[in-house]
Amino acid sequence: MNLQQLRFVQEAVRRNLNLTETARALHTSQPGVSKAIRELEQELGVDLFVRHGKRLTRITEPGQAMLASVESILREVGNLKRIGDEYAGREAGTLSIATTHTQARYFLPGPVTELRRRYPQVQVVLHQGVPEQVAKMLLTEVADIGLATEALAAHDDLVTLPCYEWEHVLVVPRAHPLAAEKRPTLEQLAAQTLVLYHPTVTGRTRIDQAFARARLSPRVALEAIDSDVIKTYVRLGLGVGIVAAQAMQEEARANAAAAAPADDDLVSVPLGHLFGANVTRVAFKRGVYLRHFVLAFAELLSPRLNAALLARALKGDFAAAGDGSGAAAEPASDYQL
Amino acid sequence: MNLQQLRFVQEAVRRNLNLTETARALHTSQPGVSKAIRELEQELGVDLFVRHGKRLTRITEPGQAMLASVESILREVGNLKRIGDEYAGREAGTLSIATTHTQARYFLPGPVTELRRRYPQVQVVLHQGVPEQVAKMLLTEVADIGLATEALAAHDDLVTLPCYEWEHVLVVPRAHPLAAEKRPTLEQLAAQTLVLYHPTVTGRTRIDQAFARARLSPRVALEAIDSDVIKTYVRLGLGVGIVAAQAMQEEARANAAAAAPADDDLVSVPLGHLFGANVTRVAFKRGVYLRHFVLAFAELLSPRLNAALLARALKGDFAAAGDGSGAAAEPASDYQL
DNA sequence: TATCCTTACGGAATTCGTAAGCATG
DNA sequence: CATGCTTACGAATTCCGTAAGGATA
Repeated sequence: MNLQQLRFVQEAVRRNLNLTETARALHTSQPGVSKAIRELEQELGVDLFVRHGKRLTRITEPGQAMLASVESILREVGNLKRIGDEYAGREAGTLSIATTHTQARYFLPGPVTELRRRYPQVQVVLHQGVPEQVAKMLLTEVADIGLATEALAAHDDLVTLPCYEWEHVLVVPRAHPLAAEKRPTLEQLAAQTLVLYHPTVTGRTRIDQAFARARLSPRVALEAIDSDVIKTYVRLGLGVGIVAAQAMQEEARANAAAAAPADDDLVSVPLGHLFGANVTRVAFKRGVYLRHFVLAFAELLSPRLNAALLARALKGDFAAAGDGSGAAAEPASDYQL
Repeated sequence: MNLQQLRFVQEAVRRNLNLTETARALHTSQPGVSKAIRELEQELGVDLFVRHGKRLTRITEPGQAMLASVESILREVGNLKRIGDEYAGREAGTLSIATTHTQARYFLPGPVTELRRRYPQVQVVLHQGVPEQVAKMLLTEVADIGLATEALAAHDDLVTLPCYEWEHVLVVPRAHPLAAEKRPTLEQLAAQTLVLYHPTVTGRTRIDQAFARARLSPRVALEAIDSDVIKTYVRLGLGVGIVAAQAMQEEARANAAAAAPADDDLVSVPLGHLFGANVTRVAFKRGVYLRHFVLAFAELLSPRLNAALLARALKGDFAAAGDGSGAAAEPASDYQL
């Protein structure tokens, strides 16, 4: 048995049992992968995969049982390397962050800048995706740390901690009638044409749920992954937008500073009373060794996060906090234990 | 990096950093071990061991940190093999039991016989030692399952469950004055010359504590590891003995059956009122895959142990039950959760 | 027929043992 | 000077690529 064989098995599972892709992903030859897996199966005395003719169709029961051990082994091998880097005094390193557009665009610039100031040698890589992709990037160890509002808490192999809360806001041109409204109602919104997030991101589910509960079906003109796109189409008059509050901070500052704002400037109206509060969470893969600059970065994300708290969470002190829905979480509950 | 290097590191630590012994233990050449470790250190970028000249003196801080990962990796590699054996349908296998003399001699014959009846292909290996050795055999994966009354609960990496309770009994020849006593006192015992267990085994600590609390210092004629030796010397008139009740079951049966017992036959008198109840525990190494015959054997050990309960305990559902003292445990507390 | 796994084979790299060297206590 | 780690070197093995073969959808 050797580690290479285990890597092949893990990657093959991740690539839906396609050995050709597996070989490509691991920069080696396909026959080599095939042979290695067969030899491993022979040594262990059981087939890991069911073969239909010459094609791998599914994983066997012992294969499934062994996969957990394989994942654990390779995770710890990764940890050995990380610990090596850590103690070798190599301040250099790579901080790989998986996150959604909203976080990358509006929330992370501050923390990332500060991290770069403190650790100039650390290269930061931002991986952007929808929350499910963020989770997957953590689980496959493509990313060291993840940040998203959904999906993270649902995975058992992720450790998540609340980072900050935010609410949705309505985005309209200053001249729009709703701009003056202090507390718009669902009915008022439903009367408009809306420009919303795509259902996979940034609390869109909360919005749908609120309308559904009120038995309203708003017209949706356009769905977008990111807030900038939404704002662009609102400016074009396609409809009124609903975005995360942090996406409007720049406009809020500009409006406050300007003496005579233009009528087509965008303004925002809080909608927390309609859609509730959202909690953005930071996540790590359970059992993965974190270099100190990863922890330092986590601390930069929220005044509520400190080294001791992170250590406890990573040790598993807080029971898996996933409530299934993944969306409605009370941040306080994670700490009080 | 390869698994062989990791095996060398693990074994070197277990052998007090003596690479010559390490090589011998792993059936390979000493220069090979030396080279492999150096290459691993080079690859990881840090030294695992501190060297004084050409001698390894201690483990470095990163070495210590990495050791946890190494242990985890090798444990899971072992699990892969065990899972392979399990699913390969090889009913054959080896059940390695680590235990103390008292368990091996008086308690285990029943369960072992029954296991052999159910799994004729399984070879049973009994490893005997004092409780600390039992714990070590489990931790080094020399044994699959351990059974002892002390020491097991103190180790964090062991999962332990209560198996049965027993009390100490006084052992005297039938003609001895104390043989007729229903509830001997500590004072009566202290007036005798005693033949006891060695301090490392079978609840001897409880006996010492009881005398100490009563400010009595009994004369001890002889200390022995096993009950048979104690009984032998009691027969010779060296003193009165104190052993585990189960060590006297054979004599109890014989005495009940015999019409006219001889005066030098040994009889026992319960001493639970003086030394309390002892709990013999079964233990496994945390995270090690257990073949089904190991679990079946565990179930044979006590009517209180069943598959579901074992599964929960091994999953970590019961918090580490170690109370530090390791001796006084209430079995019920392990279950009610 | 295109995709994809397996087998066959040969050169390159790695592994592992023996022999010799040298530092420590 | 006995123990014990390291270096050196060579043979055996393993690894891993390319090329060819055969099964499936």
